[in-house]
Amino acid sequence: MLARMSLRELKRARTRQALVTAAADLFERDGYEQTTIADIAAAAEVGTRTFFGYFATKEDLLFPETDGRLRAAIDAIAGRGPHDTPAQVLLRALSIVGDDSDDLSGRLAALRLRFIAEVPSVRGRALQTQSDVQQEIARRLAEAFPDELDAVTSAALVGAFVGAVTGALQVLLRDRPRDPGSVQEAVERATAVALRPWVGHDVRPGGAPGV
Amino acid sequence: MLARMSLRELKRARTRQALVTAAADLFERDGYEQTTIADIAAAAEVGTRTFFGYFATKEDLLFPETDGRLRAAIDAIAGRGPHDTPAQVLLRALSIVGDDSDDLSGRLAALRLRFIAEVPSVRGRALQTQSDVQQEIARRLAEAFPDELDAVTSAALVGAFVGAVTGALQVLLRDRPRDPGSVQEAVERATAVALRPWVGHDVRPGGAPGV
DNA sequence: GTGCAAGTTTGCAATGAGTGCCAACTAACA
DNA sequence: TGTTAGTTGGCACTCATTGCAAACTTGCAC
Repeated sequence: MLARMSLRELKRARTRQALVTAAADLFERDGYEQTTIADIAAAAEVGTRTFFGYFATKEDLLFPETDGRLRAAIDAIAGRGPHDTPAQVLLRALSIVGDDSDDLSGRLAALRLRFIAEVPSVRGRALQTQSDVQQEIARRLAEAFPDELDAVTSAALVGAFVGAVTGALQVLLRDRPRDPGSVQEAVERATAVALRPWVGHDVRPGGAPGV
Repeated sequence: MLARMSLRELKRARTRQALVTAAADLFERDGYEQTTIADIAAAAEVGTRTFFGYFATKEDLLFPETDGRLRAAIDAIAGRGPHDTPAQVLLRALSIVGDDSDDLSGRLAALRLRFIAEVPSVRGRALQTQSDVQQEIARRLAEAFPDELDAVTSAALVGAFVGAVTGALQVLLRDRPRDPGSVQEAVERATAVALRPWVGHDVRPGGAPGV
């Protein structure tokens, strides 16, 4: 993965990684707000000014990779069967997201989850990327089902799905961590009820069309 | 409304109002980021330090009153009929929101809408209050229907409703003109589209918008 | 290799939000 | 008239973030 890079790119990737790692260390030890960008840069052995050549803001450290949810949804849309309804496609995308362990680099993911609960600016940022992802999914879904969905309906559909899942998740994760299995199950149960009007009844991938 | 206040409260209310008005003037003239808190305080004829005795952050200027959506939802829950389902109650709450002119103080509301589109920190803040309102509604709804809804399902249900409406609304307002009339119209269209799946069934709300 | 252009690193100086501290001031009330 | 509690606003400070410019490095061509 590090091969095929020019020296420049290689060094750049290393510095970036050093910044992320240093930040994770300090965040874990001292918390988000107590850690200054100057601290992070120093720990990564670069000048403070250099930090901003890699990340525009402090929050960006916690949201590095492209969102896995978006990719899952894109894949689900791309891999749809000829008789799938839009709602079925979304259901499949969401179950994929539930499956994979949230996302890569578990260290950062854990910190992100923690600071979303603790730090307003991080929470705001998370909600913004979620909103962006949602809009992007809606756009692609409408493209994939030009006969069934106009842009507005697609956005409403995706909003309902994502809203239901995140609503349930917020309550489930509010005070305390739990084992992933029971969370997944609880989310599925709750969203099944909440989304019944959109989905029809017992719909599963390959099952009867709803709506 | 200004009566029955002590002199102290009266002055405090006046200063607060002066700050909001000054901010609105400057925001309209120069934009959000170009206006500094020092500017606003000066225009309101108070010291910069005093500003922070009234608003904790600059964004707070744009989100002053308690959210009207929350009140509408609380009213709808309180005024439910003996045979209403949770979905019917939510439906009525959201139609009320659609009805009344978005919310009070149209000046600020317009600025808010503008800066939610333009300024990330404002957008983040808006999403956070929305998320909070949503959770609060879910909590109360679950309380009102202890037999039908557990906390998680309630959160999923509210998330689905609100997510659908805001998803649709975002698309409708995206590039869009932002004159007051078209906003109102967009809200109506969004609720109509977003709530369609629920309206078709056993739900017959008192004041629901037609499709 | 040499050397130039493009990309990178940093220090320095600013700006602006937000906070702690503290002294002056004022409404509330006995 | 005092005492007390709430309000005001100056000062100094921390931090994120940006613009600028000089010193370096790497990529690439000759």
